Amino acid sequence: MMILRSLKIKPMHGYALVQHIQQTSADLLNVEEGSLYPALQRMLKAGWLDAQWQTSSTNRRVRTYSITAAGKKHLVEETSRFEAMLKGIQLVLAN
Amino acid sequence: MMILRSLKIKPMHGYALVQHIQQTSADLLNVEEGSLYPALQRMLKAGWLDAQWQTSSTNRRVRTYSITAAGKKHLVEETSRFEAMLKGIQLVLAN
DNA sequence: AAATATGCATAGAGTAAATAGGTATCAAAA
DNA sequence: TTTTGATACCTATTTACTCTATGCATATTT
Repeated sequence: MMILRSLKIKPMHGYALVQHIQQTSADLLNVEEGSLYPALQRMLKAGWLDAQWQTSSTNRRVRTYSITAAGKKHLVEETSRFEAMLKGIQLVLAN
Repeated sequence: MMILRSLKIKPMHGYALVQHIQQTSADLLNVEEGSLYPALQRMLKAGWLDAQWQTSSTNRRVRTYSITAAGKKHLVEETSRFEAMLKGIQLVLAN
């Protein structure tokens, strides 16, 4: 969900995603590369992402991921599922 | 976290926990027994819970779980970790 | 020249959830 | 009266994911 949301802002490569999530979360979240890359593979396979090998501004080979239409649809669904679950959790915890 | 929070209200047996979480979450959450009972075993082993076999008002053998002091401590820690993570997620999603 | 940061990725271990069973008692309905 | 539904316990297997550890390569800074 966070990967899709991040890529909706703009396409990014893996390492940039790690930085982006860490920064926007005010250092509260840390995505390990060992979790991220397998997740990106799964999401490519699911059709939620596209990937293009490119050459970065620093002259380095990078793999840039973009969100697809199916990915945007999935993000909406996933977010609403997440919010429902969260509401449930908060009801139980607040009780 | 939800199990500990529920048992902090009052000791309950497994089946009652399922009902309680379903009801307080306004049917948003459903805890499968196949997830609950193994979780209760793990939590007993961790020392967060106590269990006593009892006879219910309906004359049935039930295993009643209570939260321990260590369980209460863990609940506080776990809740604060959860809230930090949630804040991080929301920052990323709101971005 | 060496260390640090950037960038890709996989292998293996560990953990947990979901699925799918299995047992037994009790009350109510068919 | 039998059988269905609710109550109550639990485990085994599969599936899935995360974390740790590791490997490679290039660019930049010290």
